[in-house]
Amino acid sequence: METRLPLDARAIADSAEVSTSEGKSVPKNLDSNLRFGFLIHDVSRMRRIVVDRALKPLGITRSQWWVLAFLSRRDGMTQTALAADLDLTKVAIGGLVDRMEAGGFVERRADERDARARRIYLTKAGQKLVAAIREAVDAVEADIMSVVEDEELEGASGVLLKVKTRLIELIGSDAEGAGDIEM
Amino acid sequence: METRLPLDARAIADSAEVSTSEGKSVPKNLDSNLRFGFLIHDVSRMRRIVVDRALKPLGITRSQWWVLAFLSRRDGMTQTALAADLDLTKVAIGGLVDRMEAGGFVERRADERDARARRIYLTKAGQKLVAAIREAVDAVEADIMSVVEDEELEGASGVLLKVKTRLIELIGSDAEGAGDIEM
DNA sequence: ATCATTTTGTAAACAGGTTCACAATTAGTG
DNA sequence: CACTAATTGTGAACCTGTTTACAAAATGAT
Repeated sequence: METRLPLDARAIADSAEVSTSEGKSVPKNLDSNLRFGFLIHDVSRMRRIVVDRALKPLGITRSQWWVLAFLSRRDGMTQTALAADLDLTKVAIGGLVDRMEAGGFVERRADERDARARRIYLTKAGQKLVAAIREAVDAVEADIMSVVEDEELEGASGVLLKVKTRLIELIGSDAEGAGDIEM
Repeated sequence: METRLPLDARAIADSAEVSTSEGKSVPKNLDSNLRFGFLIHDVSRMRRIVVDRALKPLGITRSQWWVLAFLSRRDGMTQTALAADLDLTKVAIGGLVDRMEAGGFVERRADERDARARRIYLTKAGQKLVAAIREAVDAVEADIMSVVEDEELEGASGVLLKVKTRLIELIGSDAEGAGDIEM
């Protein structure tokens, strides 16, 4: 029956030992670093799975939902603007919009002033979807987080923010432009 | 010049307000829930970017590195076993192994006893790669985590583990089998 | 032994990403 | 004005993953 049902967490947790199993002289907290890395990875992936499942009955994918969410705040964005906000390439947005247009959620209209640009608008169907999706996603979100107290949440968020800041430094470092990042 | 350079964090952080901007009666900590969700999402994605970049000069991708890592612990796994451990479908592993075989990192050999199975073995080249990759990845890992104290790391890990546990419940719940998950 | 079931891997068609290369259209500079 | 720059979107080729459907081989129960 192919019961894949993602996660046998054990398999992944085990693999944390992989990198340290031969007594190389690595920082002594590498182990927990890796555990933390796996946790991040797992939680992120599982969140995606759960949200995807909540979205499926609504006939839309997570990526498409993001586009809808941004358009619902600011209808008529250009594809380039969407790409920047969603942190995807223009090509990715192009394909995404292709499929969403085929699905009838959005439509492309030529910009009047700029003949290069094509602005993306929610259709009636798209507008109607947004509210429903938003509710479903919020509910899932709240459920997931119901197991942690607000205090611990703050603490963990602080740690994640530190890590994120370091990651931004790392990513921004050897990349010529470097003016792009802003918290 | 297309300075995409992933992350304008602001854009994503902003979008946290999207879901709550119309005064629906949602739990009052939904906001921080969403912030946390975004943080997880961002950190996970950025970690991927950074690790990918460390791996690129070594001529291998992150997914392929995972396969190598598992094989280095247990050479000659079947594709099905790899799929289970890596939490991917057999099909995904099939394609992955195709490309890695083409790249000369691994080779398929028929199982002697089971004519269906094809076991995957590291080639010499693959074996040689593993050590180098491991070092590179460990270094990046250590760098990323260098900004947090061990104590906070423990705290954050605890929170993530709670969340992960809840996610496993959610995923396992409406999925007939349900016997699959184990921490 | 046979026959149904499970297991192993593949193929095809799709969604979602990437990079690189490109045409068209602005926009800026002389 | 003319020419170069930058910007907007696409196309092609690729990697990674999914689901669905399937052939082949192994297992198990009768």
